[in-house]
Formats: sequence, structure tokens, C-alpha cells
Amino acid sequence: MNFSVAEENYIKAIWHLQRYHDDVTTNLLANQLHTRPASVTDMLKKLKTKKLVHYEKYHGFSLTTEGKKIALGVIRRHRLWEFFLSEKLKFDWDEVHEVAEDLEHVSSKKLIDKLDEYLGFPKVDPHGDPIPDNQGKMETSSSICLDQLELNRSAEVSGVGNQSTELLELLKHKNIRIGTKLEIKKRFEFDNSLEIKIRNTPAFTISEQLAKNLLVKHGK
Amino acid sequence: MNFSVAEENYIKAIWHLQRYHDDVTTNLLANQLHTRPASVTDMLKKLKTKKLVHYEKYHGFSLTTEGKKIALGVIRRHRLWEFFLSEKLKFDWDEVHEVAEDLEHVSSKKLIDKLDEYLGFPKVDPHGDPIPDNQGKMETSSSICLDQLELNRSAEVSGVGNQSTELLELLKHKNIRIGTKLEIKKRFEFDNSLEIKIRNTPAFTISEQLAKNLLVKHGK
DNA sequence: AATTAAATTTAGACAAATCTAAAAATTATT
DNA sequence: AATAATTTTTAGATTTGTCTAAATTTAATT
Ligand SMILES: [Mn+2]
Ligand SMILES: [Mn+2]
Ligand SMILES: [Mn+2]
Ligand SMILES: [Mn+2]
Repeated sequence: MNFSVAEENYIKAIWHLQRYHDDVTTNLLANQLHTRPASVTDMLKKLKTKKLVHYEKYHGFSLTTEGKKIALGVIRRHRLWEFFLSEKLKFDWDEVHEVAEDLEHVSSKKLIDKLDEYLGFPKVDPHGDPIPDNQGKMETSSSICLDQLELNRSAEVSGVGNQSTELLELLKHKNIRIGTKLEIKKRFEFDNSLEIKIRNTPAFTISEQLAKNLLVKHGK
Repeated sequence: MNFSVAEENYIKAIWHLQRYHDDVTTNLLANQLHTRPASVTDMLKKLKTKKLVHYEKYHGFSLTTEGKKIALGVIRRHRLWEFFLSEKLKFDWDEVHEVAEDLEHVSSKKLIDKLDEYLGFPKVDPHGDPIPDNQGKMETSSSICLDQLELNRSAEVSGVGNQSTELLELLKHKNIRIGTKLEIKKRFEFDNSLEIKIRNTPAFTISEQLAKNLLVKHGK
């Protein structure tokens, strides 16, 4: 079956919200998609008839197995295009998301599988997020949130909590990107800010909000 | 301003029809877009309010200067993607058109200009059609229709009359592609079929319809 | 347990793009 | 020039996705 741009955006948004919320709510989804709760309800009814979500009115909703499959297809396309834009067209990593938001809806299977091959079957996108393969399987990341990293333990930045230009702009300014090696030198109780050390550069502090939006992997 | 997929498809279709028809008609356009005359009329009214077409009811229509500019933007995107699919992703030349039909509507200017650069500013697409530059300018081809080529005069295939899979399949079977050098050995009055010679291969005949859908450039 | 607050759904409307069937205008033919 | 044939436009529906405002249900608080 074939899905509309709107349907794909809803399905993908539900998938993302499910990752971090036990139950996804109508308001939450409306907020994520910059739309209204009433519109979400309308779409949920449609997605239910297409068997992409489980939905009982007033009692929440979640993706079906089929819904998850569709979501992973969209996410695969999104992240492959992001990789292409970054790697081949030399886009900055804070510019790729918006364009990929459109490209992800061009759904020729052949196009995407050939693109994947052309790119050398990349495993992660420019934000460190794993790219599903053509079966919908992807690496489960062993990343933890930076604010949970132990003091003085070396780690490597592996991902970001969201793709907002605001976040990515801040990271660019602080010279933090995927692969950056760092450790936490001190934790300030007052505001939970962290003193960070990157090799060969002076230490600096980052806010709690920023720490909560950075994923890291332990160094060996 | 930003245009919908439907609007872009209409504008592009009018542009193409204008190339070969003195006046484009409602029926012709409906046929081209696999839609109904009534739908064409509806869209023409809308395009008129957006100043993309001149239109007086019952008396025909044509693109405005602005309309032509929009058309060339869509055509630029279409042909650049076709080149990408063929050159980088190794699609056959009869497979690129359909996918490009979707990709052409992703309208990030930056994306297209960077893609153009990445591809090395190609001048023609896989069907031999010229690619507009970022100013909307493109090579005016000196091609002539194969059925007007003189006997025994060497020429090189430079384009095809349309992108139908049927035509491209036939050309693939006869081993004719962009760049193929050939000459006409004989013209049969009965059905206007032509005997064609390609170097190092036996001569063969092609139908009048095929000849009318092949563009060639004179060899020097 | 009753009341209040918050979340969710319905009712009704609207814009975009399409369609069919009927009416109107243009063009071709007697 | 009148009539017939063709083309084009209108009238009225339909589908998709969205919205606001009001009604309903669930959750929280007295
Ligand atoms: Mn999207
Ligand atoms: Mn990403
Ligand atoms: Mn198109
Ligand atoms: Mn082409």
C-alpha cells in the first residue's frame, strides 16, 4: 500500500514519541507536528482503519506491527538522505534535517536501495542516529545520556537528543560533533551544569539542558 | 512564492506542450496529465490569479514570463535528478523519468545548486535534453528530427521525442542510445521506413514513428 | 463524592484537487 | 446562415487534511 505525506509524517512522529514516552497522547502528537488535537483525532481514525495504529477513543493509541514497519521505512529514507546531503553534497549537519523531511517521502524502493549501496551502506546518519537496513533492522545504540556519565570517564559523542537548529547551532559554536571525545571534570550541584574537557582545548561548562540532549558512548 | 505538486505539474506540462504546439488546448493538457478537461479549467483559473498563465475563457492560454521561469525551475530539478540517477546510481535510462517525476518537487534551492555542483554542472540529461542552469538558461540544441536527415550523412543521436517506457524499451532493443552514430542508407516510400546503418553492426530498418521520435546532430 | 480542570473527541466549516453530467461557446459542415 | 459536432466551462459532489468552538470524557483536587 501507499501512504500520503501526512500519513507518513504522523506515523513517523508516533514512532519517535513512543521511544521516550510510555504512552503517547493526542496533545503531545499535536504539539510535535505543529497541528491541533482535533486534527490528530481525525488522523488516528484513518490510521486505525488502515491498521497502522491501535486506537480506542479516550484511551490512547500506539503503532501496530505494520505501523512500525512503515515508520522504519520513512526513517530509513530520512537518514539515508541526511547522510547523502552531509557526505556528498557537503551540507552542514544542522542543514540536512529540513531537506530530508521532504526527500523522505519519495518512496521508490529501488531508489533507496541503490542510494544505500551508493553510499556504502552507512550505519549512522550525521546526527549519530542508526540507519535501518532494507529489512528495517538497525544497530541498537549502547549510548547513554551525557548527564549520566561518571566523572573523569572518557566518552565519545554519539548522538543528539533532537535536530533543532538551536541545539545544532550551539553545538557548532562549542565545537562538539559526532565523534568528539570528552570527559566530565566536575558537576555543579547548584544548576547541574557540567565542566567538560575536550583534549587539546580549554575546559568549559555546559548547561543541564544541553547535557540531557547529548548521547555518548563509553571509550574503551 | 511556493507552489504545490499539482501546480508544478501543470506548469511543466504547459511548457512542454508549448514547445511543439502553437496553441495549447484544454483537451490536450488534460490528456497529457491524465486528468479531465474540467479539472484543467479549474487549475487554469487558479494559475491565472497567481499570474502564471495568461487565460481568457474559451480563448486559450499560455505561460506568463513568471510561469516560464517556474517551469524551467521544475525542469532543472527533473533533469538534474535524472542525471544523478543514471550517472551515480546506475539506473537504466528508461527508469529515471518516473522517479525524477517525484524528486523534482523537492524545491530547496540550496539542494539543487549543490547537487548541480556535485554532478559537475552537466549540460544534458540521460535523454539528451538540455539542463537549465541556476539562471534558467540552457543550451539550444541544434538537433533535427531523424526523418529529416539526408541520405548517407553521418549523424549522432542527441535526444528522444518522449520518455515513454515503450519508446525507450524499443531503443534499448535496437541498441540505440544518446551518442550513437548512424546514417540513413535508404528511405522506403511505401511506409516511410528507413534503413539505418550503425558502424560495425548490420544495417536494419526503423519505422517512421520511431524516426520521428529521434533527434540527431550532424557529424562534422 | 462532588467539583474543577485538563484532555480528547465531535460538529461543522473550509481550501485544494479532483470528478461527472449538464450547459454554453466555438468551430466545422451542410 | 442555419445546424451539427466539438471543445470548453459551470454546477454540484467527493476526498483529504486541516481548523475553531462546543461537547464529552477522564483525571485531579478539594
Ligand atoms: Mn516529512
Ligand atoms: Mn538525523
Ligand atoms: Mn512531477
Ligand atoms: Mn529527461
